[in-house]
Amino acid sequence: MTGGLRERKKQATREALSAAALRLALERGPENVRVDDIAEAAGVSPRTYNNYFSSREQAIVAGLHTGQFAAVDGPLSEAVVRFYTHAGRSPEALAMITGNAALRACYADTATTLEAPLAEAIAERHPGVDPLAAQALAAAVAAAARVALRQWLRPTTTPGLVVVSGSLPDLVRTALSPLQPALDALDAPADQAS
Amino acid sequence: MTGGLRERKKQATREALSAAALRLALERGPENVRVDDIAEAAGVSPRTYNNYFSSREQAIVAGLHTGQFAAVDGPLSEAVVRFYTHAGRSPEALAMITGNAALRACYADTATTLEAPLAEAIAERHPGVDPLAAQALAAAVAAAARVALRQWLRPTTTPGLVVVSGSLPDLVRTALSPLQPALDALDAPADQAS
DNA sequence: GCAAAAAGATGCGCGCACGCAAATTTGCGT
DNA sequence: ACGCAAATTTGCGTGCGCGCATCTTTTTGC
Repeated sequence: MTGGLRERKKQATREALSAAALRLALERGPENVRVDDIAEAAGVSPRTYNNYFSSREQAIVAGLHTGQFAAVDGPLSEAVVRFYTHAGRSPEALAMITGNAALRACYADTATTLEAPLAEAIAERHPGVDPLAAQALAAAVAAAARVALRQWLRPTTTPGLVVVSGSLPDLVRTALSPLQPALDALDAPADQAS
Repeated sequence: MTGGLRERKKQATREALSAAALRLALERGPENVRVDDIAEAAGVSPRTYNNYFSSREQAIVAGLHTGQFAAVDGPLSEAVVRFYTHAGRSPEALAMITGNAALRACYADTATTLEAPLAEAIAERHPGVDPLAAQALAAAVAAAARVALRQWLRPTTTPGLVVVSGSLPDLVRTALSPLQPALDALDAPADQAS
């Protein structure tokens, strides 16, 4: 089984809250959604809402971040790229996020989701490296991805400048490119000496 | 001149607020300091306090983060290490931060201060690299440093485990070590092809 | 000097996050 | 089927961050 009734019910309310938050935000605009509205739409108390999400933005964004990290094989950098490409996002939701500073920040922060699983993956693949170094490298990759996300979401409000933020995968690849030597060095640990 | 009267006065209140926040936190413990207390101790209105800091933790931590980034010469990684080593921290303040989750998080976040100046430094030294890549690399370095900080501040509440978090410079160096190949590659951009 | 303008400080009000404790629901052994 | 223990929900109260309008102080232009 996937878990007891307890677990499933919990996941259900989480999704209900997230869905309600996203729907309401799309309907009225993010600024016109009160926390109480979300809770009511999901059929729970406002206090319960805060047991699941610690900010309105989190609730809205939660549903869009369906990407799961799976470094089954191949280079890590491509796994990272896949992680973002697979997320399910609707154009309207994307437009909304782009237009709101708080939502942009919150969505960019989802890059942090990488940190833990990536650190674990690195530690597993390369048991020789210092655990702290593995953590740090994972955090570094996540941070780079975060920058790519930020760039991708940047609103094009300055009509004078050329804003050619390409496709997200390309942006992620570009942001990851300077870290490539570091990732490659993992597989060739020959010359690590001082 | 260092600026007009306006500028100096502003800096003065900022420091007054930060100093008051730190002092009160040390006296009563961080949890027993209300924002109003800080404002009163600094001689400004509570609302004004929030014009300078957007959280109690920021105000408390602000005074401890005196490190300035200066990549005048030498390798970037050492400049980063210096950045953290030069910060003025008292043992008592450090103990307080270690013992409080919110303060720990806030202090670890000061690593972000690196991001902007480091990105600029990289862009200046290596005009050839993609601006986004420079940003990403800077963010990556900052993130690694952040991990080192987090490790350094980790409370030793688990008496069973060995917690040998060494000196901060060493931790930063370790965290930065996996990124060293990436930083080295900046100076030798000849063979980038796969 | 002086008046207009710019920048900052302040008061007010709203919505929000969260600790705490009581009430309710669920899991499980008997 | 029953009841107890654990987990979850809920209501309440507190402190907080911040937008907005207003008042005060500093700067600027003449």
